[in-house]
Amino acid sequence: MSLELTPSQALGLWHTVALSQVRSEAHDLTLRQMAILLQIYLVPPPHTVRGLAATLHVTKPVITRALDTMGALGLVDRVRDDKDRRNVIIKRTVAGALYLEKLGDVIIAEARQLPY
Amino acid sequence: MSLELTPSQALGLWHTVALSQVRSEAHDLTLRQMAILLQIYLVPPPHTVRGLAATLHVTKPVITRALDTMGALGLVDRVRDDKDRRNVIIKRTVAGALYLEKLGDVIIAEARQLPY
DNA sequence: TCACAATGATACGGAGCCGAAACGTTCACG
DNA sequence: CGTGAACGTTTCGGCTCCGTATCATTGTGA
Repeated sequence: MSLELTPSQALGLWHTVALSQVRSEAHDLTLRQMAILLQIYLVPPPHTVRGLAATLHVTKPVITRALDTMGALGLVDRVRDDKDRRNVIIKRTVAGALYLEKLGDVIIAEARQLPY
Repeated sequence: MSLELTPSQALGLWHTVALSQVRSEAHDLTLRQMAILLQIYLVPPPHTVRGLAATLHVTKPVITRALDTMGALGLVDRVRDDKDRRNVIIKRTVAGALYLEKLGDVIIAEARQLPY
């Protein structure tokens, strides 16, 4: 059962959610940071810097810096892989899960209010 | 007829669209710029700097700078109001309409591919 | 007319992100 | 062993954005 959207619904949803995010005055994440965060939480682990860089088609420093920023916000965590100590495994956090849960709530609420 | 989304659908949609945007274009608009653009194209005119600033809960320079950036990209246009020459009326452009049309297509396509 | 309000643009210092390149650590393998 | 590859990080200069304060222009009302 797929989700069928009209052009008006699609852009209207993007509009209201973007507006809500901008107005919330909370620390808004970059589109890249958001993509990384969603990738970490919606795709089965393990997640590595290199893997995320390949998935997003960006360079590794982009991932490192995004993890620095989101790590400082408590949204993600980094742990060395003991089996191969060159790797860094990106871990989920309670704060990160809560952040995305709230984002989902906003999207659902805005979708429900769409005229048609 | 409102749009009912499950949490999985909501975040999944955001995930795939954000991923698509990050992968495709270097033309990353800020969340604020995106909100301004959608406001201009989805809400009946006229649009002014002051009005947009009030709607988004941001300061006027934020709007001015965003219009500078998006104006350079051809996504919006600015025209002095002849009735009150203090005002600037923000105009839509063909390129801007096309940009949002493509964004809508991406959202619709990603929504259709959602597993459930 | 003339002081004042309103509108949008600009100046300034600060902060964050960018890509490319170089770096330190760790592993694989001859 | 030791040489090279893989991984993540850091550095560098440059660019964009931010918020506050201030500016020039235009309208308003006593």
